[in-house]
Amino acid sequence: MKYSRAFLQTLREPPAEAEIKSHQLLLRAGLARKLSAGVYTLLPAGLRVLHHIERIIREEMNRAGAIELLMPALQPAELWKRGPRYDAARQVMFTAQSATRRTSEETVLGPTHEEVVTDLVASVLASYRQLPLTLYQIQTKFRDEIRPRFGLMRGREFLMKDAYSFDCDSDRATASYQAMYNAYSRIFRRIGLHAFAVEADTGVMGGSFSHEFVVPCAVGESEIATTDDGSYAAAIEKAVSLASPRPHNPPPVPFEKFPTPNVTTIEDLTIKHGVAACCQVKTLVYIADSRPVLFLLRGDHVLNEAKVLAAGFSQIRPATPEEIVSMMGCPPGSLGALKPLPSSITRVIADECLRDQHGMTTGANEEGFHIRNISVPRDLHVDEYRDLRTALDGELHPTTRRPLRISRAIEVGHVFKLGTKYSEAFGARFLDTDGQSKPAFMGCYGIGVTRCLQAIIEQHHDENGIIWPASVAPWQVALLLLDESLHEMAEQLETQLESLGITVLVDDRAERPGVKFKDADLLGLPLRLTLGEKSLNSGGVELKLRAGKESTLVPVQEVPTQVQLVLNQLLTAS
RNA sequence: CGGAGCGUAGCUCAGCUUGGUAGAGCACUUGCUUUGGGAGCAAGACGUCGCAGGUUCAAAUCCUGUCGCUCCGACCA
Repeated sequence: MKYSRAFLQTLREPPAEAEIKSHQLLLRAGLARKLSAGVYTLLPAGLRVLHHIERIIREEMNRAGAIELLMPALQPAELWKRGPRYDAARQVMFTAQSATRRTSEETVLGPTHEEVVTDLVASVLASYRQLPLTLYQIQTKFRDEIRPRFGLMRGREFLMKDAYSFDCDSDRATASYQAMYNAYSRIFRRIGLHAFAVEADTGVMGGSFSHEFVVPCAVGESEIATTDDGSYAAAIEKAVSLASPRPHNPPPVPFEKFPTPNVTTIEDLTIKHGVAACCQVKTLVYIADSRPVLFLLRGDHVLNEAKVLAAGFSQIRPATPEEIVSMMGCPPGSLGALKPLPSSITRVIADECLRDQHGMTTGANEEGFHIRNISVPRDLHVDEYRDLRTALDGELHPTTRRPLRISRAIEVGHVFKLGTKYSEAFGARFLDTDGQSKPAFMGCYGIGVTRCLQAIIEQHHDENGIIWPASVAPWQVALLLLDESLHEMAEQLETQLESLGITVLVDDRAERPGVKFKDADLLGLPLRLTLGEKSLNSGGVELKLRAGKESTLVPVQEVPTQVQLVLNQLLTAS
């Protein structure tokens, strides 16, 4: 491929819209262009990378026994309404309609395909003999993200590899899950991503357990908790930890109301009245499934909404200040779950850390007043104790007793063991060996393909540009032609290399050498050949690794074999 | 959805405070020179200053609205 014909346009300066390095390089190297927020064109060079990632994904999915198909992005809303999570999924749905023909039936652009695939399998599945079955596709997803960001990292239209497994029973579903888990590990390794699995929340997807595959990254959108020895790794939504204990849990004494004018935050109460955050009870008012619920936590702790959802609620949101006043008779800032509770509150759930705590301080349900020496079991209305808190950096993991580090990561893949939630809803049932009709046990598995593309850049770059892993590089070799008089020699080298199955980008532009070197570094092809009078006079063609500093001179006739040798080393090393 | 910031040439940005003929660098075209790490000189082309309304003799500039883009947050009682 000739550079002049490759529709490659590099940018000298990073566009103002790009904040993070991988996004800047994506645009600067001419891999993608933005159409609108979270919507991108993949330019030819970027598409070549994508194709390599897809090829590796297909190889590994096929190796794991999965079968490829292609499902539609246009999906009738009616299908979703029959499923178990229509309301939640609608939060991110785009809808589509004909511009000229009014139809009564709403169409949605598929954010994912559990509904479609389960409906499909339901129409085909009859016997246990058809199982196990794992179907996958690489297909465009549409999600109206609240906030698209960082280029391809979080888009509103993006490419996903999604797979769905169907099994006779839970154990065999676990085996299918494990097969996908292993395939994912191989895929990420092969495309050059240093990814690892963390225990994850099942969220709106439902199901029994799940792992996220993440790559550590300071600008990642997921938070993970890990122990230093790698024995425990979990998404923050799922992470469990031992709270740092209160220094002292005093014996119960009578409580006492005291004035706290203009104090509405944990911090104010600490500063102005000397009440340590860990001795305060924080009272959060939520609307959970349309009903008011209080969540109580220690003042130094943070509510984990995923754990709230895991407690059996399907939709939650913080109450508005107006709602709080009307339900509690008091604005936020002075709330307490004191007995007797306002009749509007239907349920109070307290974090485990508050069990049997005395000498606590909480709001008096009266503006400008708090109450000290609260005994939680004696004075507060608590229906239930649960783990509601978000793990904090430095806390110990409960079983390994190792300190947790909270850090950021990019989620590049996610595997779920689903159970029968969808198969029951869509009637994906089969007759088992015992003649009984049973719902299939499902799993679902996603990889953010376009996100992987950018995550690779995030993990493989230096101050001069991208350093592509050889397995996914848009071309394997950059051949810089520095003297137009050597055009024919470049032509011959290109042909020879291509006949060996090696992809070459020949920089044949009428540019000065400096420009070609800069662009070559920016685009980041793993191998660089420099052909010019200077190198030729000293014995041949200069060969340099993008990742290295040194270059070697290779006699012209040895170039193809040398390149092949070095490329094979690169490919097997990764 | 809340907060903040930004919309001026293909890209990066200045000009706006204090209203008065639309600017620079890079990129692009042509010519000459240059030719191993983003060249020099000369000539040229490229703009409804996001959009709409208002104020004014006069608006990129002031006011209002709107759209778009980016970042932060979306739990701290």
